[in-house]
Amino acid sequence: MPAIRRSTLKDVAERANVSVTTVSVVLNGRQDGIRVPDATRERVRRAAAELDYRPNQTARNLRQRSSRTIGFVSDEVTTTPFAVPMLSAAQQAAAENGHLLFVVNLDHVVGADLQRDAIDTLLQHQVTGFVFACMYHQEIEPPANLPDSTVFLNCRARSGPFRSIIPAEMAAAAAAVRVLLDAGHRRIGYLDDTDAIVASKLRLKGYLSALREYDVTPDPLLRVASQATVLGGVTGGGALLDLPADVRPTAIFCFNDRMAMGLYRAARHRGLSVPGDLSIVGFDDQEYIASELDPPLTTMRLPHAEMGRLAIEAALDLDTEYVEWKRGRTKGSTVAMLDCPVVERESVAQLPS
Amino acid sequence: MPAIRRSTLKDVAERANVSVTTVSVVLNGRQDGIRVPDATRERVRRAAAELDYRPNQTARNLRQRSSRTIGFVSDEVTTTPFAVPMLSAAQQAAAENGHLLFVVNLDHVVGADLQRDAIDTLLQHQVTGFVFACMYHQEIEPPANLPDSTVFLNCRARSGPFRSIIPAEMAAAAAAVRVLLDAGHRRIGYLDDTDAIVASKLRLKGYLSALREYDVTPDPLLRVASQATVLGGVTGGGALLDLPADVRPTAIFCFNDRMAMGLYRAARHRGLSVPGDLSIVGFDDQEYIASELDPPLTTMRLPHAEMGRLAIEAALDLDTEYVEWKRGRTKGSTVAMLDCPVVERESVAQLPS
DNA sequence: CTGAAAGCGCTTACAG
DNA sequence: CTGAAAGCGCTTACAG
Repeated sequence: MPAIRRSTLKDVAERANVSVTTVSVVLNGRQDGIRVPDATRERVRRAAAELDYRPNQTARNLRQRSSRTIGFVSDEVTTTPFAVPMLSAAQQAAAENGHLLFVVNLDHVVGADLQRDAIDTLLQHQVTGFVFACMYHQEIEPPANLPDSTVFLNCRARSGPFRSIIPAEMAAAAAAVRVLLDAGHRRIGYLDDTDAIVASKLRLKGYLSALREYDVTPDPLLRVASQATVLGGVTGGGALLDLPADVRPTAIFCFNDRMAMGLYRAARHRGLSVPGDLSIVGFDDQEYIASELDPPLTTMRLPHAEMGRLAIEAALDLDTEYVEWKRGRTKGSTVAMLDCPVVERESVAQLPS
Repeated sequence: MPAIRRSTLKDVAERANVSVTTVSVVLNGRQDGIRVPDATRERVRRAAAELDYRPNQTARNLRQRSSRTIGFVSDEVTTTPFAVPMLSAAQQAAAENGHLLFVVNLDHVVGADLQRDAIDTLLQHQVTGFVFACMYHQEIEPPANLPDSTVFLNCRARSGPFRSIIPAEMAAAAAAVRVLLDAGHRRIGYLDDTDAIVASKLRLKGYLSALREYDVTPDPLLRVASQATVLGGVTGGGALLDLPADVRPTAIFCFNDRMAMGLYRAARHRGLSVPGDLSIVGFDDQEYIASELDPPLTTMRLPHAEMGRLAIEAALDLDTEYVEWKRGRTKGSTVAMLDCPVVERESVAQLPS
């Protein structure tokens, strides 16, 4: 930008006939002692307004050695719509606390050294903190030059003393299955994801624990894994529905909403109605899917916005005691697990007893 | 961050036994005259490496009066998944050109003065340029303090000499309808959006122009508008399908993929198969929807990533002559319209002649 | 109550 | 070939 010369503190000082010290003190509203009389204050204010003065943050940052800036580094953004609420809440929280967000996607950055460079750039820009966000819940190898104060968002670092914020997957899955149990279902299937990712392991655990809680013996027949896509839902769901009538599940918990979408399709092909013949609970509350299915899908909402906000607050060392921070697996690390609320819609029916 | 004292140029200079001038020249690789002999260069490099020296960008920015930073201001992000490719491509383009992106969402910011403040903050941080992004194609009243060099992304400013980058909606709609015409269809319906937004007006125009191009007289009966949602697609699509057999469309172009999703459902309820009994073309190529429908939906892809990249290149005043910039409606303004490619899938069938 | 001065960490004429 | 010095625009002890 051709940078039309903007007025500086000095300009204001000259116009108001005071020193730059005074201008700085007045404009920053410092109150150490009563100091500056109202008349002077007023004069300075007027001069600043007349000159349309705006402080130069760069100069201020250099002097104060802090930049009111946070690096939001994210990975695998491109493939998921979950990025939006996470980033948007993070940005809002930053703004509320007078900070700006540098957003860097590592999607196209291949190789550990390039990753380092990207983080280095942020470091050189004197960011006051880092949030490292993943777009789906996973464990990652933290880039070596990330400071210890970095907050991991929707992921955990395999090593280091970092703070992490993740969804309470296991509890959420248990809650999802409990919705089905409470509706009287006992033959409850689990449409699992074949990928051995954190979420699938944890959700399976939650499924099993809820069953045990209700004294239902998990039936391995009722557990089918396939790809976590609509097509995977069609095939995996189909397998579950093609079980002999006496063992076939009356309800199915799906690893995610996309698989649930496929399961709807599989049910329809077999003339089964949802929720009349089959109750379904999904996971993700995915925009444009869960609520738009016919009937609308009961599912678990991932707390992306809440996690995004908390990450910033943590990075800014604000008070985050409103959530519980547990000790993590690696030395010095700590973890906050956020609840996933049930979103009740119309895909679950009471089982006639 | 407790900012462990990082080493500075001066530290490196002392260790290498040269002046800071020399260190600066060597580390920045300036080549004005051969200057500095290799031995000195080497000494400086080593000292820098040993001290793990990183230049302080803030100091550099202050001195050079430029920040290698761009403000990416966006509105209405929260409700759309289209934000992701736009932002991610913009960030990548910025990185390739040595710039960082400040991302600010205006979603939660109400009132023109708060918007001004948000932009002011960016201005104070000495951003070298602005991109103002909207998440769906619209015309907006530009915030008053945005510099003239601002690039509008996926929207146009109602006034001012700005550059805008938008999708070529009309051409895209015409291309969509041509897919149907080329498959032999003549009774082609348009499932329109009731909202009077830019996209719906332009897509309607494109629909009409393609029909005329093939000497098909547009039939007002075949044009139904409803909400641009799945439900809107069910009802609006249903109305179209309930037309008497001799006038009922054999193909329908939908304002967006969500409506197309509803139309699939309406067709199914009436025992109509897609594309056997009804060909459908959507718009948006919306992730997790278009490709997951049964059968997968033929649709138009919005060039979000391409637009995001171009916006940054324009904001950086790089060469963007690879696209055509037309004169805009307001004085000094200019517009680039990017093509939307057809994504051919399986929802269109040849009409038996 | 107010100002002169130092200094944040760089870059860049300029002089030698 | 190399360095001393000025200066980017602020803030902040410190002195008066």
